[in-house]
Amino acid sequence: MLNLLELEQLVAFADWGTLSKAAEELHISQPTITRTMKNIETAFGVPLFARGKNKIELNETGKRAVEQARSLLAAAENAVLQVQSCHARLHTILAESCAPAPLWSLLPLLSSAFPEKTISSKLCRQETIIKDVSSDVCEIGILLSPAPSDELSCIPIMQENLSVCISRTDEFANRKSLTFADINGFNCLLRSQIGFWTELCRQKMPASKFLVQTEDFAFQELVQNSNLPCFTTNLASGMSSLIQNRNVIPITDPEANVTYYFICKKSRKQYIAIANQLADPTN
Amino acid sequence: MLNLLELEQLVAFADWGTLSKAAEELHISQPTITRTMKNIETAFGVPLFARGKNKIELNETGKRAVEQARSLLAAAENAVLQVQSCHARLHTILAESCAPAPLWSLLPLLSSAFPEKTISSKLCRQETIIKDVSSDVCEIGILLSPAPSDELSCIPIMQENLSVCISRTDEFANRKSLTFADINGFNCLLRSQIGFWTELCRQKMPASKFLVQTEDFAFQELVQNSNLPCFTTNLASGMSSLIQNRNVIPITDPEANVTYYFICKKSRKQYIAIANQLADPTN
DNA sequence: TATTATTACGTTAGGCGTAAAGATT
DNA sequence: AATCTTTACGCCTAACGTAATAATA
Repeated sequence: MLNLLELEQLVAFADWGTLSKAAEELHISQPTITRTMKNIETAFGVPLFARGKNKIELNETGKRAVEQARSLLAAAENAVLQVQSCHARLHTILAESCAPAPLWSLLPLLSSAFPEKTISSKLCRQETIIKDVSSDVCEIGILLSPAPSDELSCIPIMQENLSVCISRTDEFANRKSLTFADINGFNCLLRSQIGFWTELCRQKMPASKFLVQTEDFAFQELVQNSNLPCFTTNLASGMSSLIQNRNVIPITDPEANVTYYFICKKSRKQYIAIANQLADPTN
Repeated sequence: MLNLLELEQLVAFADWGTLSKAAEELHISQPTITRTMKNIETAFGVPLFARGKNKIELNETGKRAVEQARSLLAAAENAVLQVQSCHARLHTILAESCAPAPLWSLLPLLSSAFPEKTISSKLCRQETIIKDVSSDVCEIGILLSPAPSDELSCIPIMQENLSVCISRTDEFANRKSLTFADINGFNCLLRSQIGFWTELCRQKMPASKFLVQTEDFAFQELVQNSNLPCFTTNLASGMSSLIQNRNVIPITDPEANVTYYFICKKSRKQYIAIANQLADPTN
């Protein structure tokens, strides 16, 4: 019977041209590879080599055998990956969200409810999330609007309200509320990895430029050492210490005050329980 | 790395349900198969089994692994067949003919010209022959009319003229020639394996019935012990002793007097030389 | 008690590398 | 002389089977 380890040597011979070179590359001795070629020949049952006294090369059939060997090795490698990804899928819960805030409470809940599983999450566009939950690419999705499918459960879990943090010296500092239109044109600090908020700000404030900070440290430094407006929400924690010289002013646009919807396949009762905990944290 | 022999054991376990049964079927000991399952698990790098104290079964991932193993084993088997058929193709010359007579002289010529190769032949319909020569399924074809392709060489090699062998007591016994129409309605003896002739007779003599003999012995017995007409041609040998009480009368229909055309890929010069020998046997 | 998986252990076959030979450039 | 394949040979691993263990139905 064919042996993948031996086929690897055959392919190496085809790639390197001589048995010696192939043996060297594979860190095995020349006699070993000689023997292996014979084994392969008997495994295939037909001659694969044209042998001279001190040279050996592939004949036509041999070249065909090398092709087959290559595809067989590729198939084997792929098989391992398939099985490994199958295992991973069975032992991880993947949640895709359109914004980070819902994940802050969702992920700890999942971790304690399913301690044997790996919890992983990803920020995605809403269409992607619906597609992935429907096709079992991920188990849980967080959207901004109810899911339009009847094979999915959909539960409103929390609201997030955007505010702008404006320097006390600013002209708008004492307003009770603002709109995107009011602050359109102001250049603002922004974190990266905030999901749909990035896109929303760019849409609603087309005249503004955004200084997107990937590093958390850089963002914090800029908040403390500049007068550039930044944003916070009712769900954000750890901002209060940063904004002692700023006023927090709610943004009243409806798009800035969102409800998050938890979606998952209706069959996944375990996750629906989690969603209900999120919706009513007193439970 | 994966090992096909081990995967075979995995599949056997999946098929037979228990390690003991699988071991028995494979004629190996239980400890061996236990070890093999562990090897496979480490080769895939993920758990494949749910183990109880004295039971073991495939988990979800394991079932997936079995699927992969099956297709890998099938691929390996197929690879061997591919290579073997490649070898066969390189060491046999296949000639497809619409009638047996041209093969009687062609095959011996091929055998002596290519003693290292296996010569094999087949009777086929003309369309099949053209397709097969064009697609390298066979090397040589024998047709009744020139090949309509310009990548093929086409050489007229011989003619065959059909005659009917009629009992001396028959009403037509003294005719110098006959047509299919004349003998239409007579029930005739026919050999099998005579290529296009069978179909031609049925077309031209729709009112006749044909007693097709697969066995050579049966055909000869019937020729000698019946008055049923049979056929011969200028290329047939070994008929003369059989038909001492019959007259041989040529059939004049154009379809009964055919020219055979030798075809092969233009690139196959070796075979063209053979065709020329057939066309002019004095060479 | 019969069946099944696993562990322990001793034996052996086979696979590998070293060394040497044969052949070619 | 250098390079390459093949053969010969000895070592040693690792694979197998037997026997024993543990657990279950």
